[in-house]
Formats: sequence, structure tokens, C-alpha cells
Amino acid sequence: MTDQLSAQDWVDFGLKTLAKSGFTALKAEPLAKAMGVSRGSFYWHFADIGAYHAAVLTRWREVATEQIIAGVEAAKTTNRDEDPLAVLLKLTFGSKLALERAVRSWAANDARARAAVVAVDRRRLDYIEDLLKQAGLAGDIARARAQILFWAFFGYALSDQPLPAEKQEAALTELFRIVAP
Amino acid sequence: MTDQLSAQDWVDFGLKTLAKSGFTALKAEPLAKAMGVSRGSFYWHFADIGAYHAAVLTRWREVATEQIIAGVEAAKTTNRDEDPLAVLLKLTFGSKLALERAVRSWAANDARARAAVVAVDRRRLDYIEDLLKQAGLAGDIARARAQILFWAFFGYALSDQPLPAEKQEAALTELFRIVAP
DNA sequence: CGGTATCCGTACAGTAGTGTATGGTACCGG
DNA sequence: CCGGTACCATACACTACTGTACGGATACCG
Repeated sequence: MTDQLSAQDWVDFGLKTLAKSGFTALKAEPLAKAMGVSRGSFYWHFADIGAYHAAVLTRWREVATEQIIAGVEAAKTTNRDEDPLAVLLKLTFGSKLALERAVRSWAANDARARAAVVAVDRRRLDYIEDLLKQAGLAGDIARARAQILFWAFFGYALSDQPLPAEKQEAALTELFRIVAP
Repeated sequence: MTDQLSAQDWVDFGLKTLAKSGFTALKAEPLAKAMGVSRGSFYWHFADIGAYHAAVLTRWREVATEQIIAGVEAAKTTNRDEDPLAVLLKLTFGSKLALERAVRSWAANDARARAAVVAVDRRRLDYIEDLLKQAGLAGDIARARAQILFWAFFGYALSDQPLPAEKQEAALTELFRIVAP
């Protein structure tokens, strides 16, 4: 039978729900109803809500950390004439950010979510710093500008006003011009 | 008697609770217990939870919008030789940001909170843009860089890793150097 | 001093979600 | 064909919070 659910199904659905309705929607009963099953399924796959939340966060750590980085690295080899930093900006600022917002919102209210966010942040920051160093910036400058790029990214990701495409484009070019060596 | 509570008392305590425990703690029963009264008081001052939340958000709009701006304007007149932009950076990045984080986290899960955040954001962005124009930047450049400063601020405000003072200072100087005319 | 408005406590009913116990069903290996 | 395992439904007890009804206290005001 293919209509049986796995723990992975529950976690994936949790990520979708997280992006759409925020972490307050990560509850057994509403999720079960939305998936057309009863909580019997939920409590078979997970010991309790805490275990489920941990599983969702673990999965997010996996997908959020390596996603953009893999994209940039791919572009690095297939499209050698494009600046990796520009690719990074385009990829990050172009992707859907609802999930990112939801997890960071969660982190403000939950210690385990906060731990996941901190780990992911460090991974990303280190990567940006590497890119800047590879572009020829000195160590301390690279670190400071990586921090700025990082802040700007999350400021954008978390600002609730969907900026008009023009202004966003203008700000991005300016950001790139300002940070790039 | 001074041990009677006003609606304002409830709202102020709500802001403190918001900063300390997030919006999920903004519930009548826990708040009442923390204040040493019963929910009878709460439901006398507020029709329901929704009305209370609206009052808290309104109060936040008041304090969050004019706080920093007033500080910068004050420094403008009393300390004429300091760059207003530097003052702005120092004030914003130096203030406690728990409340800011909490409200923005709230905004990800609640439409009314989102509306408040959007309004406050616009006010701040416009002010930064004004500062940059007064510093002599052209209109489009001022707008783009204001956006960058704005993003960077929230990236900082919402990043859950308390940066070591050294690195933060370095990033700030670099940010100022990069954006200032 | 009596009355009235303000403020709060208490008791109740209702709702939403958690976790558990138990039983049912489908499929798989021997 | 039969026992066992994986998966799910149902029913129950429990907790946390909401909102309302009502009654008590307290201060102020005529």
C-alpha cells in the first residue's frame, strides 16, 4: 500500500506547513487532520511533539545549509565567467523565503529552533567569508564584509514588505558594487 | 489605592513579556498570574485577547518608531560635529533588540502584527533615506543605500548569535565606511 | 451616610490540543 | 494459512487557556 505514511512524510509536510502557517501550526491534531489521518499515525512515528519538532528542525538544517551553497558551487564550475558572489546574491535573494522566516520566527520562541538557526548561520557566514577571500579580499575585511552581506540577506529575508522589483534590483546592484573587491 | 491596575499597566507588562518570552506568552491567564491578579482584571480592561494584542501592538508602534529617531535628532542639535548617520548606527546597534525580535517573530504568524511592522519599517526607512540625502547623496543612491542599511540593521537585530564586540565593531565601521558618502 | 462606578476574585462552561490504551487491518515471511 | 509486524482509528483522561456571569470590595461623590 502506498497510502501509508512514513516519518519522513510527516516531517516534509511539517516543513510545508511551517512555511505556510508558521511554527504555531506545528501541532499533532491539525497536522493529522490536514493529512487526512488521525493522531494515531503521528504518535506511532513520534514519541511526542518535542521529538517531532526536533525531527523537523534537523531536516531543515540539512536542506537550508547546503542548498544555496551547492547552487553556487555548481555555477562555479559550469559558468566560470560569472562572479560566484553575484550568483550567491541572485540565488539567495531570489529564493522563496517563507520557510526561512518561519524558522527564524520559531527561533525567537524556542531554544532548540534557536540552536538550529545558529548552526546554519555559522555555516553560511563562513562560506561567504570564503568566497570573499577567494575574490582577493584581505582576511579582516573579508570577515567584516561577509558579516554585512549576511546581515543584509536576513534583513531582506525577514522584512515583511515585498519590495518592488525595481528597487530591489537597484539595492542589490548597489550592495554588490559596495562589497565586491 | 495604587495597587489597582490600568489598561496601560497591562500593555506595558505585555511589552516586557513580549521581549522576554515572545508573543506566545501573551495570554491572559499566564500574564494575570505573573502580575498577581486574576483574569477578572484582564477581562475588565480588555474585551478579549484580540483587543489586548491590538493595544500592545499600538503601543509598540509608538515607542519603536520615534525612539531612535528622537535620539538622533537630539544628537544633531546638541552634538553638531558628529555624523548623524554614525549616531544612528550606534544607537540602533547598541539598543536591546529582544523586543524587536519578538515583534517581528510575531509578525510572521499574525496579520495585525505584520501590519504594525510594515508601518514602522516604512517610517524608519524613510528617515534613513532622508539622512543620506542630507549627507549629500543623490536620490537613487540614497534610496538603495538606505535599503542596505535597513536590511543590515534587521539582519543584525534578528541574528541569534550575539556577536563578539570586536567583530561587531569591525563590521560596523566597515558598514559606515562603505555606505557613507 | 448612601449610592454608584470602578476594579477584581471566583466559579462555571466551553474549546483545543496532548498523550495513552486498545483494538483493527493489511501485508509479509515461514 | 498463520502468526507477527507495521500502521492507523477510536476512545478516554488530562491540561491549558478562553470567555462569561456574578458577586464582593473599595473609593469617590453627592
